[in-house]
Amino acid sequence: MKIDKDFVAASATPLVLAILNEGESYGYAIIKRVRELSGGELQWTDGMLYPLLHRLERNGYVKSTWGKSETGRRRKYYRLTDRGLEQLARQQRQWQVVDSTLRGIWFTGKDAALQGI
Amino acid sequence: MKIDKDFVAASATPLVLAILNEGESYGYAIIKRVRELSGGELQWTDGMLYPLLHRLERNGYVKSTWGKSETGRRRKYYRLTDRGLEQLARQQRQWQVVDSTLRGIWFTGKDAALQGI
DNA sequence: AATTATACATAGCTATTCTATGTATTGTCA
DNA sequence: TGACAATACATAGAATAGCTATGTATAATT
Repeated sequence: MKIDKDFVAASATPLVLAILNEGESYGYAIIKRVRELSGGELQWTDGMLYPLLHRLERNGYVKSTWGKSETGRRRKYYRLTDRGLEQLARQQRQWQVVDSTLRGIWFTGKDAALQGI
Repeated sequence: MKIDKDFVAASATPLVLAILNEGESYGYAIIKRVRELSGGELQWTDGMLYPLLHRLERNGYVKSTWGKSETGRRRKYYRLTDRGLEQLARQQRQWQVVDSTLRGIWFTGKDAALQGI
């Protein structure tokens, strides 16, 4: 299923912050984790994630350090800051508001659009 | 609570389509309905809704006709098309995917960010 | 008479994303 | 050993599109 640009955009930051809340990680692994979490529905490109990570770091939500993989490949590890954790909580509350609003009307129409969710 | 731009953008179209699935409506009333549905959290401006309605009509999701209020004021009534109903169902499925993905990780971190949702 | 609420419209500024492209190393398979 | 796939990160800037700001008009209310 193709997921609309707007949905991808809205979920990108909360997803990355939540993934880093599990423990530090790095770009390539985050992409695979998103694919996994979404059951293959969300397939991010690296060219979209790296700028997002840079943005998050600029905003102080994450902090990066260079490291190495077991095999010696260079990696940039990201971890959540306190500010990042706060932002995650804020976004969860906001998502909740929007989700409730949508659910409040999706199943009340005289002819509900979607059956059997 | 301030709702992030991205969340507002992602929910705008599905919300309007769902509102029109309840029956035909018009700009001003849609804004009030959104405020109501969200418990006052989502406060759309008219300058943001009208262009959205025009876009939806351009895409064939809604159809408009000029009418009049009881008091004689001119109004543009919008109703959902078949294509619009399909789009609503599509967006509901997509939202479901994204929402499940987020919920799948939000409450699994070694230190869950948000308590007591 | 003045203000607020109702009702719709759009030019074009502004912000922002992500596509496209580039670099480099390691693993694998034929 | 050569080629390809996978791993790993970076960024310029094109493209676009959403929304702010602004304008118009009438009815209701104070």
